[in-house]
Amino acid sequence: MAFEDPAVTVDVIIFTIKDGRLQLLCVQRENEPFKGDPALPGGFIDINESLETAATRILEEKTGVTDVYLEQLYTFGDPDRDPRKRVITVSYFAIVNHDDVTVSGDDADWYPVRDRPDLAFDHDSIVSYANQRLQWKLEYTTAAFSFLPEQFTMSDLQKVYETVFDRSFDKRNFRRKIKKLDLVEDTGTKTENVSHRPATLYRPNKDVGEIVEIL
Amino acid sequence: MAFEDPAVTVDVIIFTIKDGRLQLLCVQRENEPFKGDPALPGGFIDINESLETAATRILEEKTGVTDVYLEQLYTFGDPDRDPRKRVITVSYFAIVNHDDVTVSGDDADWYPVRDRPDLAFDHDSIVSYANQRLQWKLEYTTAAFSFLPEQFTMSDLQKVYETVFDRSFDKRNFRRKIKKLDLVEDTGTKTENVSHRPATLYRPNKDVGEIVEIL
DNA sequence: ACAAAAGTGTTAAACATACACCCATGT
DNA sequence: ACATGGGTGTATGTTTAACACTTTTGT
Repeated sequence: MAFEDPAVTVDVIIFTIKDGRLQLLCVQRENEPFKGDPALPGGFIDINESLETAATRILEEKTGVTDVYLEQLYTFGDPDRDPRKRVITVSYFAIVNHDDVTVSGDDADWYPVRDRPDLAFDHDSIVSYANQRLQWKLEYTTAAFSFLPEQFTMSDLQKVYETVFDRSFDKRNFRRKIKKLDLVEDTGTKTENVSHRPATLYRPNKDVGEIVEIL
Repeated sequence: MAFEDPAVTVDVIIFTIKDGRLQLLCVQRENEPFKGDPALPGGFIDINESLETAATRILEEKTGVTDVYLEQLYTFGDPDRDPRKRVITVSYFAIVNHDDVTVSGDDADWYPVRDRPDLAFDHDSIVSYANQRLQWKLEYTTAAFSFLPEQFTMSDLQKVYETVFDRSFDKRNFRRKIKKLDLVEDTGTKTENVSHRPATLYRPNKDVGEIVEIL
């Protein structure tokens, strides 16, 4: 029995919707193993920072944003998940609005979640797990707003659901549900300069709790 | 920035129903800090074992059982959660049938979840979190069977829900729901030597998936 | 005969689903 | 005038929630 300490890292799955697709942020690995492959952004935790602080730090380093949806996902710790040494990784997942983000140059880029290339280490299975959790979150909480700017149309919101679940929803039933649950409030403004009927802009209703069964 | 490795432990929240109450297994701390206080069973991970293997090992050490419901709960890593040094703990929660367990002597004992004494370290908040997750699991999966023996009556099953949620359910509606979802099958046997009408014994229906919306 | 838990149906309200047309704007 | 997406209502089936009495056994 060797009770030697393993290394501990934090990896962050950063989801956004870009070009109408669910995408995630990866960095290109600079060294072996998996040199050149895309990998989840991550890093070792500082001995004095909390796990969530580490996740926030990594998120900010790659995207410049801090005040976004972020939650712990799962801790992966198979002895051989890193071929070099024992590394336990505490994963977090984040949802960002693509317009708020400036991807910091160092080989970070967006990859579509469905149809992504192979990722380094066990990051593929981490992403699969994160994607399941993301779907669950949209079903049962108001997390969908995190993909959107402060004001959005009903169609914008519906598109978030359609993108994440990769299926369509009935417009009338969708709107009825959102209004019934009182998830949004009318901002009193409408979209402008659109070559069709202007749409009402909504904002999230702050009085609604985090947990609400939506679908 | 010090990238020194923290210690990593696994703690296990072991739930059972005993004397009609939801209880959890704690061990008494033998050393400072928190000497004498009840604490979650746990231990350092061996450098070669997976996190789940470590959790299974700890579970077996304390209860003698291995083949039970066990899932990762959350990873707690605040820098000051252990006053001595940086310790990150990956928590797991387990559900056991009290009759299958022999609590191994070394100061391990059952404590009621509602109405428990103060626990060592941040274990109180870990237990609160585990209790929320337990309720969620019973609502949305078939985890309730894990509290019960292989055969049980509808009333036994209903009592599990009533104990965990600390409220009562309507007997007719409860039975209709369970039967509708096809969660159980009739074993063809009935309770014996009960001083009232014998009850049908059921077993879990193996064809039912893990995820089912129950309540 | 009594005590104790098992077992069973109906009704009303809420919710989910499927479905098609008119509206307001820019070009 | 046309193209584009915005916006709305109804009917049907399903699910939930509330509610009380009879049955079977042991003592």
